[in-house]
Amino acid sequence: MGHSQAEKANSRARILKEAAEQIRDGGLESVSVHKLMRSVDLTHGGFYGHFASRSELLAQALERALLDGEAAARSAADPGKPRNFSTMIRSYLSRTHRDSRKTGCGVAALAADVGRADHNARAVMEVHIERFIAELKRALGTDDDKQAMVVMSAAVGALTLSRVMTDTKRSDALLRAVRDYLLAFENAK
Amino acid sequence: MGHSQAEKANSRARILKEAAEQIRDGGLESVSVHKLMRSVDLTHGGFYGHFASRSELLAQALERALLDGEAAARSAADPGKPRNFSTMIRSYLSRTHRDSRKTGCGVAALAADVGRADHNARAVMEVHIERFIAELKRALGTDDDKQAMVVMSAAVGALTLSRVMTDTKRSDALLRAVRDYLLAFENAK
DNA sequence: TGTACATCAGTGAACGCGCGTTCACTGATGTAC
DNA sequence: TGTACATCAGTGAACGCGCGTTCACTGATGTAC
Repeated sequence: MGHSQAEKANSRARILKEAAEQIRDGGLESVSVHKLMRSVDLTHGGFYGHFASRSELLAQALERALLDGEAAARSAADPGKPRNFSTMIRSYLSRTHRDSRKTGCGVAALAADVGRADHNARAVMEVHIERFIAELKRALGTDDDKQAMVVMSAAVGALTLSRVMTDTKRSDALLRAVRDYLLAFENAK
Repeated sequence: MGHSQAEKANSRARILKEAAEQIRDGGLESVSVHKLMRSVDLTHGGFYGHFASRSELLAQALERALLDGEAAARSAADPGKPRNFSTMIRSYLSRTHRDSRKTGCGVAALAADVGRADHNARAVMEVHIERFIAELKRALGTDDDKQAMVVMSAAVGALTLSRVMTDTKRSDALLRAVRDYLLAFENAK
C-alpha cells in the first residue's frame, strides 16, 4: 500500500500504547503479535518493521505501561494542582482505578508477572517502585523510607485483592478500609 | 506397562501437587500438559485419565495452591503452638517466604493472575482471602474487619513488591519495614 | 494356591491450531532533475 | 511545476514449533473359578 514516514511513527506509537494496555489487562504473556497488530488495524508482518522481536516489544511495553500508569494517576487529579497525599490515596484506592486495569497503575497490574520475569524486567519496574516511594515521601513530608514502604505495600496489595473479589460490596469495603487507614498517615506525621 | 489403582491415586496426587507449585512459581498460564507430565515422570497421554482438561486441572491446582500455601504457613511455626499474630507476620514477611514462591502463599503468588481470570477462579480465591482476614481478626483479638484488611493488604503487597526488587538489601529493607510496622498492630489493639 | 482373562493406568503417534518469525511482493511517498 | 524512479511501510503466504487433545495399543493388575 505504501505509507508515509509520519504514519510509520504513528503506527509504532499505536502498537506500543495498545501493548501497554493489553499487558496491564491480561498480563505480560497475554500479548500475541498477530492479535496485537489486528487490534491496531495492521497485519502481523509489519510488526518487525517496528520491533526486532516480541520480547523487545514486551520490554518497551512494560516501561510504557509503568509510565502511562503514573501519568494517569497524575491527571486523575485536577492537573493544575500539586498532588497531595490525600488526593493520591483517594484516586489510587478508588473503585474507578480498580475497574480500569488496562489504564491503571502498572506496578499493581504487573508486579506478580515481573516478579517471575528476567532480571532486566525486574530492574525496570524497580526504578518505578523507588520513584513511587520517593513521591510518597515527598507527599508525606518525611525522610523516612519505612512509612512510604508501608503505604505503598498496603495500596498495591489492596488494589490487587480488590480486583479478585467477586462480591462488589466486600471489594468496595476493602478499598475503603485501607484508604481510610492510609489517609490518617498524613496527620500522624 | 500397567499399574495398580493405588499407583493411579498417587500419580494424580503428584500431578496436582506439581501443578500447584508450578502455577505459584510461573503463573496460572505457565503450566503445559506435556511439561507437567514429564516433570512427574509420566507421558502426556495419561493426563486425561486424571483430569478432563487442562482447564479443569488449573481450577483444582489453584485450590490446591491456596490450601498448600496456608498449610505451609501453619507448619512454618512450631506445629504444636497456636499461631499468634507475631509469628504469622514474621513468617509471612520473611526472606525465606519471599524466596520460596512455589511453596509459599498462593494469594500473593496468584492474586494478579486470578484478578484477570474467570468468575469461578476469583470466587475460589475470594474464599481464601476471607479466611485469611478471619484468621487475622482472631490473631489480633478484634471483631473489626478493617484492621485485618489493612494488615492483609500490606502483607500481600510487601511480599509481591519484595519479589520484584533486584537490590536484595532494598528488598530486605521493605520486608523489614512492613513487618515492624504490622507487628505494632497487636499492641495498638 | 494356580490358571485364564477382563480391566485399565500409562504410552506415544497423530490431529489441528495459533504462535513468532521470514520474505517476496505492492504501491504510495518523497526525492532528483 | 512536472516527470521518473528509488525507497520503504505495510501485506499476506509460508515456515517450524509447541500446544491441548484423541486414540489404538501394551502389559501388569486384580478378579473369577
